[in-house]
Amino acid sequence: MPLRILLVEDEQELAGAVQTVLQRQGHVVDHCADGLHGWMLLCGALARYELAIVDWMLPGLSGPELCRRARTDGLQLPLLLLTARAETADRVEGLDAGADDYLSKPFAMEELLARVRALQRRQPSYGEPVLEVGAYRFDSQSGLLEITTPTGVVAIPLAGKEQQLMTYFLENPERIIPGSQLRNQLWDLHQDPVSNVVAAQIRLLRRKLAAHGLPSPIETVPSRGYRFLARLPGEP
Amino acid sequence: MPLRILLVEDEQELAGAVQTVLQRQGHVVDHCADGLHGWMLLCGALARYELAIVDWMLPGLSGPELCRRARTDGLQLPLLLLTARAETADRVEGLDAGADDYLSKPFAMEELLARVRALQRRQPSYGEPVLEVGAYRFDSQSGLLEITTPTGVVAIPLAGKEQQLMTYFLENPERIIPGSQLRNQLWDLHQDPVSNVVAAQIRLLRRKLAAHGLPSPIETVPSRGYRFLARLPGEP
DNA sequence: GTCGCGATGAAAAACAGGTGAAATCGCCTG
DNA sequence: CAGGCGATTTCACCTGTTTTTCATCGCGAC
Repeated sequence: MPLRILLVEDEQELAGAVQTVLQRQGHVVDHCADGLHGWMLLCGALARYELAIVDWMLPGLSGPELCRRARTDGLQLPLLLLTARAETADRVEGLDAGADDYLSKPFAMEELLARVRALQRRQPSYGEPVLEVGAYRFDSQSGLLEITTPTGVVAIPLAGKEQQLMTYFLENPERIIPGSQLRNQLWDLHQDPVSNVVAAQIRLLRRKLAAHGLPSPIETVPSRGYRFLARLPGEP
Repeated sequence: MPLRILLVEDEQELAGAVQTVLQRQGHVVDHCADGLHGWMLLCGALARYELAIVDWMLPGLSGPELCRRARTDGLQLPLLLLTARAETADRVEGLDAGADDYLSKPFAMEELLARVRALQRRQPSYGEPVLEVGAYRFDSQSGLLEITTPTGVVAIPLAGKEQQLMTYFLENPERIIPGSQLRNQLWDLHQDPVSNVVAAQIRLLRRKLAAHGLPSPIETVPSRGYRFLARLPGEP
């Protein structure tokens, strides 16, 4: 449910408000004020953004131009254009450039959220709210993680970040995932580089499972990352 | 009784007056000045509008065109067209487009209200003024909430917003309803995003029930929303 | 041994939501 | 038109939970 979002908007005040509102919804939001910078973030491998919200008028690279380039580069993510002008011609230009929707300023924050939800719903990947791998089954709707053990099924409610983490693991089982990758995808950039948020959060997740008498499915591969093992020890 | 209304009208002065008058009647009214914007609001999942009042001449998308699109999208709500011209030809065009009624400008506010009431009455859902779920029974006519307890029936008069809130809960029992959804449906947009109106109103409702010695049927599901449980504890 | 990375527990900070009191609003009455 | 009243919203504060930070510890590699 929570998205990895890139916001490209040069009006500081608006940008801050939008970022705050989106984050409050649980999304992870990066912000930059420059079109070119935004384009590089989108293309770069730092994080896989799932939605970009782009202002029309930007220094460096205009919103529509950014959309066009993103499409040329083969990026699939939904693009939402913000425009101060309401002229039809402009809208067409924006949609031609590859934007999926636009919102004319000024707008109510609630409406922005509604558009984001709508775009999210439109995504083909959407509509798969239950992840199931091996003994683990996570329902993002209820936030409940169910683990099938030899003695029965245990259901554990997960907090926000725990949910995101578990989702990422369930989407990438058996794979060694570098800690830096988790951090880039699940936390926004521009934060203390020497923080050990990832380790701390991993620990909370492990501990929560342990509190229910379960072995940890998350294995640490020293200096390479973490690996999620979907099979309980002793199971096929 | 109160409706969720969308007003699409580009004349600022008129729009403000209409919005005020409707709100005074207890309706919750959103306003936008652009046809395309209005269409998206109608279709979007932000709020379930129960009536749209649409000007004929609009930037972005004309009134009749908006009606046509709304119908194409399968929207059922009553549509009221405002038109400056009174020619029969136009009226026909409007009704063809899917409008349910029209009103030619200038008009008296009283007439607008009468039309709104008429459209409301014409709705099939109308005429079901009593909601009953579990131990709770709410008569929207009298605004009385009756609760059947083991020791008898308690009747509590509810204020306006309390009625709307209770109605929404009774229409969606046992379901977790996000606070944002309550806010979008029961309050208009364009309000302070960090306001806690919903929490405050929930509290008033809970307190009013508590004042009569009743347990609260409204449960808070942390970070997910609220849930209305129709059964009193100890009842089947 | 000690270096570095990650684990750990406790403490701190941030946050969501609940609460009562007070301010505000619309409306009604004198 | 002022004053009052109930309904509604705002505000400041409080609480419990989640998330982050910090200081320290353990462990394998060199």
